[in-house]
Amino acid sequence: MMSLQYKNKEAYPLTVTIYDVAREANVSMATVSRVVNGNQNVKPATRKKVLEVIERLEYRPNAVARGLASKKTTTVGVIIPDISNNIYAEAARGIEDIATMYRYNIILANSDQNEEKELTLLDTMYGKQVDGIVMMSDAVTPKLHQSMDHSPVPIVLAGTVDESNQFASVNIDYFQASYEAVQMLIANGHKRIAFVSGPLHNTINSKFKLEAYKKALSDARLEIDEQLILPEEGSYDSGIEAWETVMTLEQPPTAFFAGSDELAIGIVHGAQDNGYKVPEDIEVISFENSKLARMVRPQLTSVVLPLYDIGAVAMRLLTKIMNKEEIEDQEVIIPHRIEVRKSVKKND
Amino acid sequence: MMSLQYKNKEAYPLTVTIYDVAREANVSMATVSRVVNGNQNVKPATRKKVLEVIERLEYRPNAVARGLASKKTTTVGVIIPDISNNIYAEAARGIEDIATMYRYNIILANSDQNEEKELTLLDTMYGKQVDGIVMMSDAVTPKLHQSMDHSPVPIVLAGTVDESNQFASVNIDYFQASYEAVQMLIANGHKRIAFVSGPLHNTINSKFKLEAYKKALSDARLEIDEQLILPEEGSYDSGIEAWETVMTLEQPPTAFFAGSDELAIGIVHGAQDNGYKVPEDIEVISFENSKLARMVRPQLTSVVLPLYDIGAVAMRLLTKIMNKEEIEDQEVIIPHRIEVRKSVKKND
DNA sequence: CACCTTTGCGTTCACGGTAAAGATTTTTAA
DNA sequence: TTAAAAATCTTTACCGTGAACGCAAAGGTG
Repeated sequence: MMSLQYKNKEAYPLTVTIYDVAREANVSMATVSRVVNGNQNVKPATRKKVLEVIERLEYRPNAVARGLASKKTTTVGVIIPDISNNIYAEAARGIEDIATMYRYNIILANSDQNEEKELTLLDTMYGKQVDGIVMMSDAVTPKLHQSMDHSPVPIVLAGTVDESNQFASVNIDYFQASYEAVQMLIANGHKRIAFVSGPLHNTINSKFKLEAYKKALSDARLEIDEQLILPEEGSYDSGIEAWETVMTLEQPPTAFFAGSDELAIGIVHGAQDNGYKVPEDIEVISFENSKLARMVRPQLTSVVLPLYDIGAVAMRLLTKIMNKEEIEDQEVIIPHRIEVRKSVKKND
Repeated sequence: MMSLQYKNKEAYPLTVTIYDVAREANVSMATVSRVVNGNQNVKPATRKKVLEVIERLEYRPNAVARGLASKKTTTVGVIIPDISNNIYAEAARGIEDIATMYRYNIILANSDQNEEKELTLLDTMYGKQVDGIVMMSDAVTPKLHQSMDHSPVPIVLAGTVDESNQFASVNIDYFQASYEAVQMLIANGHKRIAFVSGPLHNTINSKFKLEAYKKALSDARLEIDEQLILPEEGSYDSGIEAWETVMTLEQPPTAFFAGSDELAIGIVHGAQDNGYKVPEDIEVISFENSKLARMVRPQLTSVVLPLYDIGAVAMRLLTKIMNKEEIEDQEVIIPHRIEVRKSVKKND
């Protein structure tokens, strides 16, 4: 059975166009266009008359026709790895909120951080004539770089580093933030600190978190043990696995720097399930601070990765570029901080 | 400074149209249109020639123009309460995956379950000429109902009940699922079972979960105590609050039926933080089964709410309706089950 | 071989707006 | 009063594509 809504085709209302409004209001369609677009060159009386007809006929401008004529769609493309992953969802919400604020809609697509999909999606977005694109990706590969270079519309990277520094982007200082996190662990006297990073094909993990981890250790004259560097996926289960892997070592670590909250929780549970206490026996610091961080015992001490803000600022930046406003700096660095909770011992 | 990408306006590539391709290939634009749209009435040699030119000129059909001419945008609108909420994100992913499979893109928007926003968003979607809409909402209010009734395009409700049974929808049997959950607690001997529902303005909470809770109790000849019914928000903190509220009662409950995983985790932590053991002292069953359910100790026993599937099936249903295929049943009920873990004692 | 189908391709117009240019009316001011 | 200026409105040329329609060439049929 067809949808009750549309049992009979007549149920689909025929669209009323700007011509219909014009005719009913005894003005030209240009005038209707003006009142619809808030152009001031319309006599108040005329505007009122038109507005009434619009109301009566339930006229709704056809955004597609408008887009064709004006070459603006008031739509931006958003390409993210995976919306079902909390961190991207958070960013997406930031993007959408600001987009809404500036009257844009977003076309959202998941890339699964698959280069091929990313390229296809960019092409799709270009074809759909979006006015701009916000992109989140693990790494700006050469092919990606090339496609973005040829983009007919502005692109802003969110939470994504472009090593060529050629595109607008919004990030935090991942290196510094990671350095501070590891330092916090070092300050608590740990000599064996594991780094459960998340995939190393992600530029942020490989070039910033990892490098910062190494630097913090060597600055403190601590040995860098490759066995303590675990490039797992970002999931909860890989956190548990990482724990298991590393605790079979002759000299297991006493502290962990985890690349994400899920990873950190996996580690915490791995420890607790095996009779270790956090933070008494094992200390863990995370890098994310999603709401999950408070939903474990002990609650996680974590570097704050302000995903919502990153998304929001990226979108704001995009509106400026689309609007051809002057941009002070196209590479925005948002301040970060560490939220201290219970998975690391107080040190004062 | 402007984006490096576009230092000079010439950097914006001028768009190549179907005419350009036609001219270069010495054919009419109709022929180009045919090869682009896979029409078979083109000689292979001609097709090849056109394809080459398309490649060389990097021609990309303008989806906006196409949309205007064909009255199809291959875009569907998705209205959900909040993408940063895991359950909606999960559903969104299901929707997007199937949409991609059928070559649709999605315009995603957050309504914050605010009726006004929902109405505005519907109007926006209509204006953008989406080919269909997937909607998730707390409740189909009269106004919403009316707007949807006048929709120029098909709408499918996902995880949302429409009491008028007038729209296509995809759900599970919330009543039955809830009944089973409460029964499980009753079977374990509990006489005082609290129901921490989530907001009651949500139809699913008020009409199904709550009713099922009451029915399960009365069927077991247990007293229904209004003090044990807690319409909190769905958040972790409200779970903790619910715990605190209810444990001050003279006869506190010994088991909880929680409307969501976050709520359940809040309750578990509330209990644990106060020296109670789960499930020894307190049993908790949740309704959601997100990945969170496994990320607590004890892991949550939970009714499985298959959000991804609900989204995917809703989108699939929508494609059928958009395609004017015959629909067996426009109100789809997906099977549910209860995932048994550790927050409820084994009973055999 | 006359005639009817297909196949392959070109012409033309509609889609529903925007915006520039031109026309008309109203206002301002000498 | 009246012409120039300003305000308001109409005309019209697109925007890039799909699709109906038309027509010629090729293939089939009896």
